[in-house]
Amino acid sequence: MKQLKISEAVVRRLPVYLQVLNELTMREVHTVSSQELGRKLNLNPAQIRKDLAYFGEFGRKGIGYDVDYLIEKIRQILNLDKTHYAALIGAGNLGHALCNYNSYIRDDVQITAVFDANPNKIGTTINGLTVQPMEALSEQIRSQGIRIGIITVPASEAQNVANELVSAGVDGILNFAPAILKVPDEVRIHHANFTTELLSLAYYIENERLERDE
Amino acid sequence: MKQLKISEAVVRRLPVYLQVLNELTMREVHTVSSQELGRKLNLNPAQIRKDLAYFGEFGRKGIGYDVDYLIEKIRQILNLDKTHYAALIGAGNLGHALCNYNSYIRDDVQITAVFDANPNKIGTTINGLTVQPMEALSEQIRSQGIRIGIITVPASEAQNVANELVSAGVDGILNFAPAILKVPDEVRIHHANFTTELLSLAYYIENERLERDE
DNA sequence: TAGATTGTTAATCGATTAACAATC
DNA sequence: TAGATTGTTAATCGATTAACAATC
Repeated sequence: MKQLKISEAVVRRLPVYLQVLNELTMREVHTVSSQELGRKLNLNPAQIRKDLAYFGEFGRKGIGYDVDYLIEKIRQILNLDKTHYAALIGAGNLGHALCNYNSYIRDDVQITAVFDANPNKIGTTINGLTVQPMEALSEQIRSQGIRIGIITVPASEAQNVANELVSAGVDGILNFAPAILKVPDEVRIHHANFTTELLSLAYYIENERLERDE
Repeated sequence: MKQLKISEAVVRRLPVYLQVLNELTMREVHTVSSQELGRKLNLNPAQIRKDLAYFGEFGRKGIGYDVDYLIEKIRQILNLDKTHYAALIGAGNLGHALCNYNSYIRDDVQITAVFDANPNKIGTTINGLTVQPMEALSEQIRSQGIRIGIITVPASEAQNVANELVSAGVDGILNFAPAILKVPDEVRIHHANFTTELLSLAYYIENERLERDE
């Protein structure tokens, strides 16, 4: 498998490919062309071929891609053929939603520990996991080999939680709080901030209407 | 205010600027330079200046930007100086989380109606809003002038819900379900799919470790 | 063989960054 | 005046798309 420097844009599209490919398997579709994928994803077929070709030759000329084989390959590229363990901090509604979703759907990323600062929540159960106090964070992360932290606390707490996760030694953080967090270079941080999506939607709703009215 | 065609990348950064600027006001910081903003956001100062300059001259040479004035201007650009009404479909944990967050924090985008297909949920209250049956969707959207739909149902239902929203006449959809939805060109759809972020995180965690070990 | 579709190179397009005159 | 910082043009960089030989 080739390993040049892969652009972020490519890496972010791979999970989306995976999503569509999984749908295809469920519908017992076994072969797909870049054109077909492009239609489903609103992407240029050449882009899809190029994205995949960074990692190897996965298709067959004249035929297309074998869906199951491609799923396997993309999962390998994303390192999803091993399980990643994650800790979730913040047992609110969003935390609940993620735990539920996670336990039913994903086996490649598993939330195995939940923490909260609120004494009333400690000891309660979410999806089979007992909510633990923040004091237990560091020890649990180390002993369970957890490498991902998921932050679902209010914005005001988020940086503190990130700091604790970093010193406990996680390699990646997925932050849902509406705040830009500072972490050392060697820790990867992704922001899943729906406010951004919601507010940019407001821009387009008005402005596209204007364009049409012209 | 100039109105060329603005790139998506720029529009997506504006809400992030807003976030940081709001933080600054709360800390009673009244002036900020592009350099300072760039440090906070991990962005090139030139890019920030260029982004803002698309819409007008908001800064003062030698001084920087007035925080409150810039907030006001960005809010105008994003059309946040009027309230946008939104309907949320899917009263699960994620729906709860969004309603709560929304009612406390945002007044520019207001969720004013909640729907669910599950009869057990209908009539229950989320944050002061009574959960309504799907049959009421179209009428409510029209009578309340709702233009945004927020989808928090399972992936299998998401396309159907999107179709109903479109025929009820919304202009924009924010989709949280892990599925690519098809909507007509004149409807704007944004995907807030954290699975993408989580899985691409798995890629970087392993691959950056490899890079460091080399 | 004819039709389809990949992998890949070259061309295009767009976005980011550097540089600097203008000016507070 | 000297220092700082904007707005903007030009240069660079990177990502997308078109085109096509290879081949199933």
